[in-house]
Amino acid sequence: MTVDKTRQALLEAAFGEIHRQGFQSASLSAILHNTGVTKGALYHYFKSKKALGYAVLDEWIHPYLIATWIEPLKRGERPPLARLKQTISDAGDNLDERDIQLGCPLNNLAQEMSPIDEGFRRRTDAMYQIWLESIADTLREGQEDGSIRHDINTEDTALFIVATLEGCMGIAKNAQSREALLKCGKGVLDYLDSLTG
Amino acid sequence: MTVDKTRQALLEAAFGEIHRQGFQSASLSAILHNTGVTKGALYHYFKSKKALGYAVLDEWIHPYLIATWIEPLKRGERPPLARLKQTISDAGDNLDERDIQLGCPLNNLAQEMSPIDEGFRRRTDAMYQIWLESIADTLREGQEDGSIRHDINTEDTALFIVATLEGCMGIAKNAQSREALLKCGKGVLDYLDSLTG
DNA sequence: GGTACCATCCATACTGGTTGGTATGTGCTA
DNA sequence: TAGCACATACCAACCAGTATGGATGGTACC
Repeated sequence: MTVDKTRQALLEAAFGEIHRQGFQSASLSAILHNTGVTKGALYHYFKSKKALGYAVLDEWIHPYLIATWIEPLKRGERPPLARLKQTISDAGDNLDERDIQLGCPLNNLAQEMSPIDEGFRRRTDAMYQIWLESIADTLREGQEDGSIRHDINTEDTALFIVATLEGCMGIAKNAQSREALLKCGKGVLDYLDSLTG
Repeated sequence: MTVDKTRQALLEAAFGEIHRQGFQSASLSAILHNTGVTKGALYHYFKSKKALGYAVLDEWIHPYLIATWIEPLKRGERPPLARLKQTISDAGDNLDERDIQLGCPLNNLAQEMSPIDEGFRRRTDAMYQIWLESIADTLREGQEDGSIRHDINTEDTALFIVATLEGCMGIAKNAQSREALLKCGKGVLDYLDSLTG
């Protein structure tokens, strides 16, 4: 089979279960129950629960990161800061209530697993690096065309921006409130405006 | 006994175990092993694992929040923004490598449990409210004495500040790097400077 | 062209270990 | 002698993981 439907179904269900419960508390039985797949099939495609978790990061969350945060930031006709702000707004708009309640899947896994398992940490760290570079590149582009201040360090600023974005997601998740997300996101956008020069 | 040594030992060990593994994956057996206390004693003081988790929040993390973030911000001789910046710096300095690796205990529990259990969410949310009010009060004090811009909403700004602080902790935790914490913290301090007016 | 063979894709049943929780007993103290 | 502060032993449920077997579809060979 070219599409591996069973494997994809497992990945999707595993993503959902991990998103809800976290990796450690994610139950394989629940994943099997939700997919109708049996344990034999699961262990045919993944050699362990950890391997399934890695695959969720590599094959589900990573593409999502690329699609919603990296691709929209690539050089285009619009000015870099506008692209960055637009990307943030769009990402917020595309979250449904469930996403707000459950938080950022990447951040969830990073926070839960990075102190415990190096395989998870390597993967989440690599994804954050990609994200950071993408934002730093955008900021540098703005410096080159004169639309962004030159007295900021693009990499450090990118780090701060990602931290604030994840922080906003966390605040909104705890408050279980889109309003909190919007208020906090407004803070990020205002901060970005302060980078013009 | 006036101090309830056993109970305190359980709280401390439970805090450590939860800090390392998260609440759901925290093992009562591990807590018992680390304290030398038996299961009978544990269930004499706490009616369930969840009750133990609540007690850790109420009696261990809450006092820590008050001591490191609320008390130092109270009105004093120094200007409000300086107090805020100093409190942040001090909090960062007082973290050891282990704290950086394991992250903010309040944020960890909030992120893990708020979508799953309303008792946890109520507690973490209440603590964030206290934290937010404390920072908002400080900002308002700065507005009153003219040292902070009047065109900012103190509550929204406080929300943004807390989000960035937790975001920085998260970034540092995932990177397992104090350097990342410092870089990110520098971003927060620079942002605070932009509030002067 | 038939067939023997073999890898892929699963299904079922089971295991040892761990989990949170409980029932019951015991010593000590007020 | 009543009750607080434990200790021990036990429980059912659940966990990730495994062993084994069967169906199916393609391929090599006579």
